[in-house]
Amino acid sequence: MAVTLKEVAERAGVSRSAVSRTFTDGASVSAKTREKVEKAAKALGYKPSLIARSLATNRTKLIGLVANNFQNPAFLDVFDLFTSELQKRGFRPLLVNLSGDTSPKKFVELLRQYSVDGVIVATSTLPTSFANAFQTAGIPVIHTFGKYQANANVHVVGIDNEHCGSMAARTFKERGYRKVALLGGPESATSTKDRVVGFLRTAKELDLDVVAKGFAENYTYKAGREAMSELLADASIEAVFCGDDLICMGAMDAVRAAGKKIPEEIGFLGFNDIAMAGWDAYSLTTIRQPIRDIIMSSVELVVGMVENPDRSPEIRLFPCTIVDRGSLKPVDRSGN
Amino acid sequence: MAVTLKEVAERAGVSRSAVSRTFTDGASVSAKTREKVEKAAKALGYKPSLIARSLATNRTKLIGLVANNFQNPAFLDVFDLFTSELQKRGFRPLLVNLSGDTSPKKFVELLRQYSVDGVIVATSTLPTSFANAFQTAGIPVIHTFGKYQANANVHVVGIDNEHCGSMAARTFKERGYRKVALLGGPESATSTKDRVVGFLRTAKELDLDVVAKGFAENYTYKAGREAMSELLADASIEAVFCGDDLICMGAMDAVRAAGKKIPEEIGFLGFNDIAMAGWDAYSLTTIRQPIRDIIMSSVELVVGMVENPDRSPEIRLFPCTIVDRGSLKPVDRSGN
DNA sequence: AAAAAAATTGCAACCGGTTGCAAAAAATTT
DNA sequence: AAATTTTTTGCAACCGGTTGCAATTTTTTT
Repeated sequence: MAVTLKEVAERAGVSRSAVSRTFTDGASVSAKTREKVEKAAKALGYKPSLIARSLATNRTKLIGLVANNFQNPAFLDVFDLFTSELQKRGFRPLLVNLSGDTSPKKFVELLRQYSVDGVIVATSTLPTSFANAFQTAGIPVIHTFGKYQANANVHVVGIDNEHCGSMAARTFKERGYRKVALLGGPESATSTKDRVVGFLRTAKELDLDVVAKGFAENYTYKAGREAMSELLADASIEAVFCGDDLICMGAMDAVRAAGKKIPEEIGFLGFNDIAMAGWDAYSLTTIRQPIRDIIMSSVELVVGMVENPDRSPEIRLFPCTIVDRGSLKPVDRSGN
Repeated sequence: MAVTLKEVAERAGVSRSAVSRTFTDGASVSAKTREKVEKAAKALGYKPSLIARSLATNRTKLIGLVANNFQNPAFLDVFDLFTSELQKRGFRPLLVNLSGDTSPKKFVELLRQYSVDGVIVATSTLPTSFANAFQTAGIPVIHTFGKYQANANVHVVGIDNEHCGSMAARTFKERGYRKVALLGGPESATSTKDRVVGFLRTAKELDLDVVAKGFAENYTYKAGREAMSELLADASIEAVFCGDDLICMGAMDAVRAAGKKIPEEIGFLGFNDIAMAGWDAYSLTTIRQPIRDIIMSSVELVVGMVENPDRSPEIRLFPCTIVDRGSLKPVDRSGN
C-alpha cells in the first residue's frame, strides 16, 4: 500500500541506506544524493513509517498521558496544552483513562507494550507509588500535580499543596473571618490531605476557629452541594475553603438555596481557578493553580528525559496565587 | 532491555513461531506447548511488543482522535468516553489537537506515518471535506458530530442540526414567545449554519418574528456575553436561541447585568446540555445532544471499519431532546 | 601530482514480531 | 496394523526501517 524506502531507493538509483539517511537528521549524505532522493520521494509521496523506525531505533515519540479526572474542566486546559505542546516538539500523546482502577500494574504493562518514550501521570489524587511504578519499570515518568517529597525518586511538577492550605487560612485571617470551615475533595486524595494539613496548622497558628470539616465524595458540583448542605447544620460558619472550584460552586448554591448571602453572611474560597470561576453568577475568589506553567514544564521535562533518561529526579513547584473576585470580603483594614 | 520472543522460545525449548502463536488468538498450538510457553513467559515477564507486531501485521490498534475544540466542557465527555470505550476494546487513542490549522493535509500525513488503524474526526465546525481527506488517503474515518449529507462517502455519526434549529423555533412558539433572536456560534461553523437554516425556516412557518441575529466569535462564555450585549440594543427580544450552552451562559449574564429577568422578560434556550447547564445559577433549558450515544456509536463504527474497511458509508443520526429547566417560560396553554 | 585526511556510500545485520509452507506428529478411519 | 486425515511444529522470509563497518570517493594538505 504505502510507499517504502526500497521503492524510493530504486527510483533514485541509490542504496536504501542513502534514503534512510536523507530522512534522518544528523546523518551524512552529500547534497547530490539528498537531492536525488528528495525528488524521488516527493514523486512517490514517500513518508517514512514511524512504526518501522520505532522498531529499529527503540524510540516511538509517543508519550503516555495518564489521567483519572476526565470530568473536571480544569483538565480541558491540561489536554489542550499537553497535546499542542507535545505536537510542537514532534511527540504525540497516547491517552490513558484511569477511571477507577488505581493499581499501576496493568497500566505500566500497557504502556510498556506500546513502548512509549515517557509517561506523564497527571493526577493530584494518587499516591507517589503510582508514578514510581513506571520509574521502576524503566519508563521515564513525570508526576504532574504530584505530591512533593524531599526524597523523591521521580520527577514531580506541581504545587505545594500544604502551602496552599496555609495560604487559604491566612487569607481568611486577613479578611476578618474567624469561624471557618473546610470542604475538601475525597479524603483519600493526596492533594486534599496535604491541603488540610496546611490549612489546619496555619488556622491554629492564626487563632482561627475551624468549626466544621467536610469532604465531598468526588470532584463534582453535586457532591459539593451535598456536602455543604450537611455542613450548614452548623450555623456559625463564616467562610469555607473548598478543595476544588467545582465543589465550591456546588457549595455556594447550597448556601444560596438556604437563603444566605455570599460573601456577607458566608464567604467562599475555591481552588484551581477554572473558567467558570470567573462567571458572573459565581464570581469566585479562588486559589489559582498555574496549570499552563505546570504543563509546559512537564512536557519540557519529559521530552528532556527521553534524550537523557538518567537525569536525576527534579521537583518543580510553582506558586499559587489568590484570584480575588467576589466570594470573600475584602481585606480587613480595621486592624483586627 | 525488554524480554523478547526469542528468549522465551529458548527458555521454553520451542521455536519462535510457537511463542508467537500462543500470543496470537486463533493460532494453532497444542495445549502442551502453550503451557510451556506461558510458564516461560511468566517467569521472564514477557509481553509481546506491539510495535513489532504492528510492523508485521500492518495493524497498530491506534485510533486517531482529531478535535479542534479543547476548551468546551462538552468535550470532557467526549474524551472520557472515547478513551474508555477504545480501551475496553483493546484500542488506544492518539490525540490530535487541531487548534487553528484546518487544512487536512498535514494531519493526514501525520496519522499515516503513525499508521493509525482509523481516525475519528470529532468536530461539528469543519466541513465534510476535512474528514473526506482521510477517506481518500485510505484511512478509515468517522466524522463524529459531522454534517449529514445524503451522498456522503464518509461515515457520519451525530445529530440533525437543521432539525434541531427547527425544534428550537417550535419550542419558542409553544412557550408563547413571538419576537425571537438567534445567537449562533462562529458563522463559519457548519453546525451553526445548519441550525440557522432550520431555525429560520421554521420560525417563518410558525409566524415568529426573528428580530435579531448574532454570532459569537467562538464557543466561549466571554464571546457569548459580548455578542449578547450587542444584541441587547434591540429591546424587543423575548427569547434567544443560542448555538452553545457556554455562549448562552455568557449571554444570560449579559442580560442579567442589564437588569432583565430570566425567563420572564427574556428567555434562553441553549444547546448541548453541558454539566453547568444544570447548575442553580443558570438552570438552563437546553437542547440536549446525546453525546454518550454518539461517541459509543462512533467507537463501535470505527472499530468495525478496522475489521472490514469497505463497509459502505453509514449515517447515524441521534435525536436531540429538550431538557426543561428554568430559562424558558412553561408551555403556553392559553391556546395562543 | 602524490599522499593523507575527511566525507560519502553500500553492504549486511539487526530491531521483534508474524505467517505460508512443508515436514513431523497425533488422531482417525479402514 | 496400515493408510488416511488432521493438527502441530519449525524453517525461513518478511514487515520497513537503522546503523556499524569497510570500501570508495572527494577534499585537503604537502
